[in-house]
Amino acid sequence: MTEAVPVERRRHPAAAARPAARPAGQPTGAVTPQVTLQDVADRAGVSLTTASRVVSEGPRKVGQQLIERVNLAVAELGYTANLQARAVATGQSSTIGVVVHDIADPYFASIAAGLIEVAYARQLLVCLSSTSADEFREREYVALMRAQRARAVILIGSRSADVTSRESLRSEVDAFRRSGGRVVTVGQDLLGVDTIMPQNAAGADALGRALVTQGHRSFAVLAGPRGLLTARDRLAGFRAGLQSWSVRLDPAAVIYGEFTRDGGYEAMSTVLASGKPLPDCVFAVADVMAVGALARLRAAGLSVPADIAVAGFDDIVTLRDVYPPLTTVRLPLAKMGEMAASLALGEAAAGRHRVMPVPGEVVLRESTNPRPPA
Amino acid sequence: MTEAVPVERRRHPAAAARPAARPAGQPTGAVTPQVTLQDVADRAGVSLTTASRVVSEGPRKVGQQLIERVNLAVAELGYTANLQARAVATGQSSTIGVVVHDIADPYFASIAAGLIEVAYARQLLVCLSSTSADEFREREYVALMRAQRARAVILIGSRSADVTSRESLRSEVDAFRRSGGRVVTVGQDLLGVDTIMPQNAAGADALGRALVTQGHRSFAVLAGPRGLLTARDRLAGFRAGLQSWSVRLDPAAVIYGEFTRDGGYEAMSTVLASGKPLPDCVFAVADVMAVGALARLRAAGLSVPADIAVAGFDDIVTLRDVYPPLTTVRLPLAKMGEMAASLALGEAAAGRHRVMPVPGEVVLRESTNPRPPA
DNA sequence: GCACTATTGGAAAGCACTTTCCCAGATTAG
DNA sequence: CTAATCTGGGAAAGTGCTTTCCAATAGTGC
Repeated sequence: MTEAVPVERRRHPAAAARPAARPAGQPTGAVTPQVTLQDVADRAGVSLTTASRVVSEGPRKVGQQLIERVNLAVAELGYTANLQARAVATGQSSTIGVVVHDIADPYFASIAAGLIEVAYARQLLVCLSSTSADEFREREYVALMRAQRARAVILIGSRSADVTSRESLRSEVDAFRRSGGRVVTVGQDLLGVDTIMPQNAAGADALGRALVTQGHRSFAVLAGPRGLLTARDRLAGFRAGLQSWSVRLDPAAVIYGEFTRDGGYEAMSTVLASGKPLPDCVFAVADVMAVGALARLRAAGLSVPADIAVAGFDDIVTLRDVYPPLTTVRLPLAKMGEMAASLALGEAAAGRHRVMPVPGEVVLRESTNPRPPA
Repeated sequence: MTEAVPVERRRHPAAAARPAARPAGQPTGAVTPQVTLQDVADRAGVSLTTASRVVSEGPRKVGQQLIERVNLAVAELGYTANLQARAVATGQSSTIGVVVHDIADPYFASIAAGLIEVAYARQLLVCLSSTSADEFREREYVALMRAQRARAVILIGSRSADVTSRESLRSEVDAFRRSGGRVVTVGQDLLGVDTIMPQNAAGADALGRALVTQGHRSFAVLAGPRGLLTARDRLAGFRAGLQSWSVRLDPAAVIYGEFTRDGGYEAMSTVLASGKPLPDCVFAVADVMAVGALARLRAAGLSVPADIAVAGFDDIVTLRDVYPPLTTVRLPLAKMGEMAASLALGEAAAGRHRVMPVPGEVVLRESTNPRPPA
């Protein structure tokens, strides 16, 4: 039997990796090598174990005197625990992933803001990605969060009607969940996970009824992309709302386009160019599109609401001051973000996944003033 | 001498930690324990070393046959490398931290969007925090990023004039840099790090000159909070711009307030209530404030630009369609985000830190139509 | 056929932590 | 005064990965 002879070894390469990343000419002084818990323990004259117990504030008690010595060493050395190493050791990370379509869009930014607030209160790290509504890119990000062993992933935004990409995303979502992570969606309940579901159809339905009540009889809809389910639901709900007052929506008056300001502008152009008589009212399925439509109407020299009424959806805060003020359906965006975070971080549901409907509230403003009877 | 007798031990607690986090009634099937690289190696019938070489795609060659066996095992087990463990082993993490004042504010959201795009292209994880412009909270977050061993931190938004909180933030920033991380600010060059510096003063100066050229002679400024340096710079630049045409800005016509829509509304109210004759033109130091001012003027029954002109700053995209269209100073926000990311991820500067000025461009629109000579 | 180099696989040490298990000393009970 | 219980400190094993070093095989020139 041979005794293992301990060999004096060179230091492991990783030890030098970070310092090497920063060249010499550092303004605020040279790069000091990372200070580790071992350094703290050495300085305080205690064991690694004791040092760990002090800094990680576990249940195990440590003598008052040693606590002070360790804390002093921590302060003197400027030690900060390496969270990654801690995560590896404990198997518990404290990051959550958030996926939005476009963070520059106020709709998503507002939801994200609500979410970040909750995460901050719980001392969690939020990793954000902006995917341009590309479900393959969303899938990629969920995979990345699985690799990070994130606690939860929150997918914000409409699913698309494309089943292939959705199934691909879904399989990755399932893998993430099987590995112990939580997943929440904000939008449609199509991935089999806890969902915050804005009542798009019901909201648009109520809006449609309200507009008919105001005296509007002929409508056009700026409908967003064909494949986007949120847009689809809002269109369907609106059509149903009109129908309940026996007002029919002419299929030719439904114009598809981008879910953006420019998309609204273009779609409005199409309506104007159709040669048909102008409708009483135009419903844009998102406020940002409605704003584009307003711009187009203004360019055409038409007055809102005198010549034509315009309504939107979402009640985006930064858009509350466009003129004329937009009739719309208000969604509590920041609140939705908070709800999503709570779902993701609270107790997992026992049986099937939960779906929390979020009602929208019709807000009538000047852009659709009541129409005097003809 | 005693021989170490290997004892058959219970499994380490961390191994069971994640699965325990998820209770039984999981819809899509039970939680499988995390599959590790060792599992892959076992399944493929190779050593851990070889498995690692295959999945981490290092320089070391592995035989074609073994590569295939490992890849097969990876696929069969649904293995994903634990990035945290990898980060610990290599001493290289791939996260960058981004700090903004308020992600729901389109100014910050646009910068963040540019930044996220660059990070995505480089396969980096963006961790975002929204701090309500609280420098102590910013400090907290930088500390957190140091604990995460993030590669870089990007601080977006105006510094405040409060030296205490700034020094506190600065000391944490220095600690982060000493530990090998990069720091970039977007705003003022006050932390001694690489900075993207929007030319607030110069932009406001140019705007002031342009407005005088248009025939405006008396002004009020809705100036934002006293302590916010961005607001301060814009005010000072504007004053200088007027001065260059020998137009004096009455100190009483400078109204401080929140850097928000409501702040603009309130400040405009103050101007109206002052009892003094209405100025020719009001300069709000941010577009969001200008929008609030427009709302207040409309409520007062005043017409813009006929009764009074209004100008803003930033040229926020979502606000380009307010009516009347706002005269403003355009900042390339998304571009600034990209620049910040490039600075943070590119080569560190050799000597002193770099400052990249970003000029603003005056955009004259209807809200300040030229004033006919009296 | 043999020394001499490329290859390529694997054992083991390393990263920065946490946690278990053990043991010495102090405290309490009988 | 001894046995039983508590306390708190530390050695060592554990987390999941990378990388070094060594050894075994295969390939080349003479």
